[in-house]
Amino acid sequence: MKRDQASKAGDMEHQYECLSLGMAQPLRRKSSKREVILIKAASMFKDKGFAASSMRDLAETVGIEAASLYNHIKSKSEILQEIIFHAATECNVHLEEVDVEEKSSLKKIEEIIRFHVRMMLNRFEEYHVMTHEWIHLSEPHLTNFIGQRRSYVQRLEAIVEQGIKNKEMKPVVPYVAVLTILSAVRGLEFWHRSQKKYSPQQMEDNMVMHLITGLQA
Amino acid sequence: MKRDQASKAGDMEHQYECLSLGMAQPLRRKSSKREVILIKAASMFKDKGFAASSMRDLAETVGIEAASLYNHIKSKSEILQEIIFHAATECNVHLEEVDVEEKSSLKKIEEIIRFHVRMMLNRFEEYHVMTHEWIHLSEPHLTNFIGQRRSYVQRLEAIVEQGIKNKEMKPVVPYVAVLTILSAVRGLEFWHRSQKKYSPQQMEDNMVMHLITGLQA
DNA sequence: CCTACCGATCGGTAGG
DNA sequence: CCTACCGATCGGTAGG
Repeated sequence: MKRDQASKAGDMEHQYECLSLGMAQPLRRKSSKREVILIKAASMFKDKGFAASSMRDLAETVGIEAASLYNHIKSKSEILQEIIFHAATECNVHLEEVDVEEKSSLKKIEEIIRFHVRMMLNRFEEYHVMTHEWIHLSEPHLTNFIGQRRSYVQRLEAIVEQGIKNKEMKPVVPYVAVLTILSAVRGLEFWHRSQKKYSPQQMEDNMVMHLITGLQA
Repeated sequence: MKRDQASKAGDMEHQYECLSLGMAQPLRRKSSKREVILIKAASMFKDKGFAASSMRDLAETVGIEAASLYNHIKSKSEILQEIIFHAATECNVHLEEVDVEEKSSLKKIEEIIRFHVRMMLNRFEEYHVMTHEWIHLSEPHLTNFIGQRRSYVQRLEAIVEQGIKNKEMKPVVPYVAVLTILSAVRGLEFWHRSQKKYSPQQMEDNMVMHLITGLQA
């Protein structure tokens, strides 16, 4: 089962890497073992951290021997890269969409908050790995990730700045507002670990309200 | 050059470490090697995570052999416990103080936010280890920590609930508000890693404003 | 996809 | 506080 055609960058490859959710994932032709490995790895990295997760444990949850993992992935490090940059790309794609919309800055920020809350609620494993385990990325990738993150933050800052200029938002330091928003969302990990007394919708709406009205002029 | 007198815990020992290390550490009576180990460990655990930090690396930054660490600490695990429960205790002590004050709920929450922001700014290493590495606590301690954290959150929820009852705060779900606040503060880790364009005071005031006005009735 | 196995490194102990 | 060293486990490879 060769996967070399992945280098043919021309195709659509709509299916190209949909490790997306650890959910049901119904119709899937070539939902390769590779995807299963990535999904199980994301879950394991979230639970125990990257460094404390062993390839042997991962192999066991996948149902093969450790050595066999290397037929699907190049290294432990590559698994981390795949998970993190997959999630990061989704964030960037979403921001691209929001950025070109004809909406108020406040509305844009609200949509971005809702996006992150939903990532945290529905794609917990990958998102958690991205936000907590990026430090274990190996070197060209670490620098790359930090750069992507910084530029993402700067683009959000620009939206906030615009909002201030338009008098939609109070005159905060945009950098602080963006950090506050992006980090607040991470608190939902405790909702995940709890008995879930509140619905995802309640969590989302309350968090959005708290963060948005704190910003409103 | 024998250093056995380190066990004579009575003396002043102002000179105790100044020659070999460039470290300043001024007035400190019995600032035992143990403390040095804990401080260096906190910094290392923050940088690389608990699991990826080796006792050999830690020993090197302390300036002794790995085996010698065990004259001061029982195990790697014990180091983590010390760091985390030390920070956790400070949070609990602070909450105790705030809780008995005769202030509005909103003011209490503000003080709690300021406390956490300052912990994040001034005691970054320990606080970061507590918030990010608690998952690596070994077993009676892990359950203990989770229990302490839950009860801490519940006490903050009670303050918010009181604030809603008093019409100081808008009717949010207290649980969500508390998660939002406690997590937002963690975003300051990126300020630490940045070039610090903004002062600690700016960070604190802006974050407090964002989170408090988002809560205000 | 497996068996067999490598060198490196881990946390920790013995004994002085 | 050190030297010497233990058993366990790690990520990964060879070869089929």
